[in-house]
Amino acid sequence: MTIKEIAEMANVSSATVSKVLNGKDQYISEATRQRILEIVEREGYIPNAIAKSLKMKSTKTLGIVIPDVMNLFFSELARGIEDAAEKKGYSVILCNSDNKESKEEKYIQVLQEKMVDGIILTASEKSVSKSLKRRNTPMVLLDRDISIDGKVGRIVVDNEEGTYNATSHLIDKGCKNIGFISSANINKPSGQRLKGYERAILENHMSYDENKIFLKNYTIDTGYEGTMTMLDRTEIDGICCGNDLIAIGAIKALKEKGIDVPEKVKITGFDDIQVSQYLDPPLTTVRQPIYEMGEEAVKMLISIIEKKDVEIEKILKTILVERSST
Amino acid sequence: MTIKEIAEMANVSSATVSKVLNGKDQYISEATRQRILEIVEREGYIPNAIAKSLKMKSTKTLGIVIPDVMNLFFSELARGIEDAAEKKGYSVILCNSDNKESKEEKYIQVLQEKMVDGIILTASEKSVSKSLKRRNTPMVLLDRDISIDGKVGRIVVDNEEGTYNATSHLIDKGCKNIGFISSANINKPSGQRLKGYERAILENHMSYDENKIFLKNYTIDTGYEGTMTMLDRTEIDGICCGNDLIAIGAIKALKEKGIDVPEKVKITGFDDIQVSQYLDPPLTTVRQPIYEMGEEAVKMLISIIEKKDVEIEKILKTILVERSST
DNA sequence: ATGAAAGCGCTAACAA
DNA sequence: TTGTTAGCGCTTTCAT
Repeated sequence: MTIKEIAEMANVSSATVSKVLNGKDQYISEATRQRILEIVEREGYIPNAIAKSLKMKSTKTLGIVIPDVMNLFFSELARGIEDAAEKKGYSVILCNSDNKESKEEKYIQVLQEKMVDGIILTASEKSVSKSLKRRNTPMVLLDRDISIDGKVGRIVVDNEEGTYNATSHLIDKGCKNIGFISSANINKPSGQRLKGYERAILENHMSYDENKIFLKNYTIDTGYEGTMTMLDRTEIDGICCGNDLIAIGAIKALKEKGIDVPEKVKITGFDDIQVSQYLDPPLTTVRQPIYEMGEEAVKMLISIIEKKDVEIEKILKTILVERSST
Repeated sequence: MTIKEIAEMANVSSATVSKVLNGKDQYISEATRQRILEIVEREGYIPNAIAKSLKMKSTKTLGIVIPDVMNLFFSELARGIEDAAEKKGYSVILCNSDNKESKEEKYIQVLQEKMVDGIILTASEKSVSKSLKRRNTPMVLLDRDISIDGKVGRIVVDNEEGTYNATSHLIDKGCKNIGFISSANINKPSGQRLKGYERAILENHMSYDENKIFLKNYTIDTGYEGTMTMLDRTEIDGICCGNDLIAIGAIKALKEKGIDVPEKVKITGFDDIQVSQYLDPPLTTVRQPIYEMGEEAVKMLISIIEKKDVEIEKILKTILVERSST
């Protein structure tokens, strides 16, 4: 069923049908308008968006390239993106890259071939700039602290503010000796998390003590090891953890030592992974506004697509989720 | 950059370029072939898949309509689908319906407009048959026990076998008095889970005792309440739970009563939700082959698209994940 | 071994 | 108020 067949049934030209279908019907008589609409309804006509896209040079679809939808962070992101896109009349093509450059590049190329109007992605600088060279597809980069020359949007989260708030919260709750356990990664987010802790300590005139800092991996083991080490070396009544897994390890160590959480030592995490609310005790943690990141990415991307003037970088605030571990 | 421009640069016709780009170059001289390929490479030419789709009447893209990617079950499904689709050269458009018929219908319509080659979906019978009336898009239905007239594929999981295996496992582990706590839903999966338990009990010549069966909701509360009730009424040394949440409630009740799991009472769940491995004790549970469901759905869908003769229903086996609660 | 031309289904400028 | 027509970028048949 095509527009042409509808036109024949209604004894009009396909141009006329196209006009009423697209609301450009100021000059169409009400009679023909009704007649066409009825036939369209009766025949269950479905417009061919591919033909329309070819003509209009716009597919009303966006691509998203993320490492893995099975990762809770990215599934929430995907949902935020899809919801926002749908509201604006866009569909989204999903691509899982597993953080592999080869897959990123391949997917971006496919998306470009499919003429998506824009791409939201978490990818390496190399993949992005490479594909930008081929075709200047509007893009918004998520959760990656790299800057691409040219007009690629960026959405990032204020990691420093996150640990700053968590540490401040521990101080508010009466902690005097606060440790920090996190990853030794040298990348931006990890550095910012340490910085946020430092800033809170310093601003509150507390001692910044090397013995209270343990940096290794974003794992349960690191949390356990770090806590045990600190307990050996110094007095602590609060630990700001670089992520929730570390917090889980810390709680485990504390339990083994018979130290009550939060009575004796208070704990904060970072990320708010799904299990955090089921822990014993439920974990106070810093949550990234993931869903909102998705929404903002879509807003920014569509603005770029529509060539509106937009701020090309957006920094989102974290949210402190208070539960029973503090 | 279009095929026509490439053609001009190479001093050939666009037909020739098209041929070498699509490997239909048996009759193209090696010289021109090379020349064209070089120019394509040098100019970073990206084929326009939209134009190709219009001509070929195939978009090489699939649609998926699921309630919510943020739900772990569906994110794994989505991943399975996307991986399998990618391997076969298809992209996938993601749609979240929140189980609302209105959204399902709207999304299916959009997918049909975008001329997807097929749709994998978890949706109501009404939405499906309605959209099938408009256009006969190949579809595969997931995790829904409804049958549509016509050629809609179905992938389902053998729920009965799941609880049968779980209960048998409890028996193997020496349980003599096994309870069953589940949902009172009258839908297929719930009924099948009860049936699997019954069958295992009966086949092993154990008494089928109403006091050992508690049916209410798929919630932690039901698990707790059911366990407490059973404990009051009868002796039990094993509980087969209809899902993991119920198992969590059961373990909670047992702990409160000072009854050791798995020493005194062994527990099995169903679903293997993410927290299950972190529980104390880690939960033995029945896992649905979710990722595989996605893969199978894609295989079946593509077979339908290619008009191959295929079995239109596939029943997948569950997997018993043994951990420390049994 | 290569090219001309038609046509996929739609929109829009222009004509009537 | 409606229709004619060209063209979006591609593939493919048929001719050369």
